[in-house]
Amino acid sequence: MKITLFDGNVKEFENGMSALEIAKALSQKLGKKALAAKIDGNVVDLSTKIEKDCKLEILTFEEEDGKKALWHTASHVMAQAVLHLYPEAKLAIGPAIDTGFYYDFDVPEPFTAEDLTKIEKEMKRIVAQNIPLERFELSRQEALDFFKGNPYKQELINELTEGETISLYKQGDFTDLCAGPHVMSTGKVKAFKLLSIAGAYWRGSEKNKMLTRIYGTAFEKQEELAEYLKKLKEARERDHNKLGRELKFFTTNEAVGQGLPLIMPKGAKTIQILQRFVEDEEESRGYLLTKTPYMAKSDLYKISGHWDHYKDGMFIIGDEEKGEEVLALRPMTCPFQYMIYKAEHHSYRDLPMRYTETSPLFRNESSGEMHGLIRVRQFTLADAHIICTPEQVAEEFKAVLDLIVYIMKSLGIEDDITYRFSKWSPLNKEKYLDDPEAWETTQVLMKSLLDEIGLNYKEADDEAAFYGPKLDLQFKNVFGKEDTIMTLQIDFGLAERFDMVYVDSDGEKKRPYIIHRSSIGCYERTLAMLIEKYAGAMPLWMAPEQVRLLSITDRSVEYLKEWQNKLKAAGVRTSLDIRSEKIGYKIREARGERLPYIIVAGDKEAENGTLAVRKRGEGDLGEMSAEKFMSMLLGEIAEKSIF
RNA sequence: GCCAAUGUAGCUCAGUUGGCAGAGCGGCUCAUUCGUAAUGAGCAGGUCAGCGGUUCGAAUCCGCUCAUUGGCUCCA
Repeated sequence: MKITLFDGNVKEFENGMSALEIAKALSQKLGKKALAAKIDGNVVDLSTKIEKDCKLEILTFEEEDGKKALWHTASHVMAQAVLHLYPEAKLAIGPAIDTGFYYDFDVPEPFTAEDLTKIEKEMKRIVAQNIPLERFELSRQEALDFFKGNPYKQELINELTEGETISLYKQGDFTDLCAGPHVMSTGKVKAFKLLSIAGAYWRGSEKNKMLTRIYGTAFEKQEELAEYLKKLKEARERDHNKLGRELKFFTTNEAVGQGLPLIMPKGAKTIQILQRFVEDEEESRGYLLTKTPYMAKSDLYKISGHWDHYKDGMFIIGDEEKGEEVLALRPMTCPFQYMIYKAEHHSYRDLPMRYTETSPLFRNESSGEMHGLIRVRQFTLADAHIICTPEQVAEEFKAVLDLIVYIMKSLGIEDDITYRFSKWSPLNKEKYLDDPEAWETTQVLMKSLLDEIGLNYKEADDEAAFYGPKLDLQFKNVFGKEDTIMTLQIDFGLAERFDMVYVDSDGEKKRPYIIHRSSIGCYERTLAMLIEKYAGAMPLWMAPEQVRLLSITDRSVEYLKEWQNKLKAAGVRTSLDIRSEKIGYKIREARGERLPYIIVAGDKEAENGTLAVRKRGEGDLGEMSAEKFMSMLLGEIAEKSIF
């Protein structure tokens, strides 16, 4: 038979050879490294016998699917170890994920940290035994009998469509329902680590029972595992929730409440700088600034539909049943800006109207959702709504994306963002406006725009807003969790609900299109992202403190004050520490705060008119004339402020 | 909301079988005027997250609540 290899070469092999045998025939090394194989695009076990001409790719740990085969086997090894130690545990599911694997167990008592150590020990034993994995198939009835007493596996089997093969994998005394593929034997799982225990609902629905999930990861070599764990630890050192507090960007207070961070002077300064930048940029791009109330009567949200779709997420004041006026803090800005649009008549000549607002919003998140500055109950969104004619929507959409890309580049985060095209789901009736035709046309429009721009995006079902599809810009935090940082939405529903119109050139009243968008996202979340991205070392232009001046003797304080005033007059953000002692400690403290510049002066500098300059990332630049330092600094600030 | 873990001074942490709440760093005062973390002396700083219970006696044991953290669900 003829086998086409992944590099395009075609080789002749004996009929009936397994993928592993072919890998070994290709090279000894490949045979050793092989974990799984891909035959005509389908990932299979290495033991798969090949009977006819095909395309064959041998998968190693370097390929995503190779990794997943190893991780999937690791999850089986973990399940086997759990059953050895806790025979009463019921197995649910245990897949490979992006960074490793997990398995969900139904156990009477959730596992503890000590249990993880025990399970790891048992896993090591299973790995050392190098037990081969065997695949076999059963009929539906046989499979149901086999998993008698396990409601989870029974449910999975019952959901398989008639005629679908039901495969199982056996390793020693452990057998699991599994589509595969797997590596050849447990010995391949050489370096692994169980990372955490978590609760997780069966099949991801809060209506179901909560199971106990164990997360883990595995590598081919101990060194790779050690390297991964080290990186994980380093990433967590950048955690905005830790670093942001240490660097005094924000704090929280029990008496204030959950999800209500207190932004401290440094955090507030950075946000102010970003806000001024964004508002100026938007103004130059034709946006009109609005300021609208932080609350409204429930009537407004009833028109918009938020009352039906979002009531649980709102802070509501007043009880309707007691005959009181019912107000709610706003969870979004849209209905307010729509009322501004409606306060005047609009001709097609007026459009597009681009209303923008730096908008505090309030959402009553449930207690388990709050997280640092990323998920909070009050946040400030750089929000805007663009009301335009159908003919203008494509151009406006592109203009918004241009603004967003410009802002991302200014923040230096364009390579850290992924694009998600968030679509509706016809199955989730409660969540979306019921107008399948409008959903289809709007999604087709948005997709065609994205393709025209040539954006590299991922499609996601059931992630849309209730009134239309979204382009979400996603950022991964230090724990690998993805959050939306900015969003761009086309709304087909609300113009009609608010009866928004414009008079077209033919004298007819027509419905405008509405684009919802945020340009820099919400400032709290964006600040969190920037802290993690830069490990607290904010770029010079947005650093809340750009230069710290340190005096060595009381005699040099006046000299430093003089230069501080010159820097201040030039718009540089500085502070002066006049404690003329512990100079080493003060420098270390300033370095710990990741300040861009640290300036030291004593009697010598005061006499010579110089400053000792230390620059972040470059270390000690030595002594230089004060004038030279100042022009260098101003030059650097100017350069980075022009985007 | 659900499953878990955690909570002692501004920070990092100690506190034994329940028996006087501690250290280092930081802060303040005085002395020192010092060159890339650690000068000396002194002082202040705590409702041991909160409330209740058990006990002669609770930071410690039990219960509830609040907050923080990791997940799940939800979401910008």
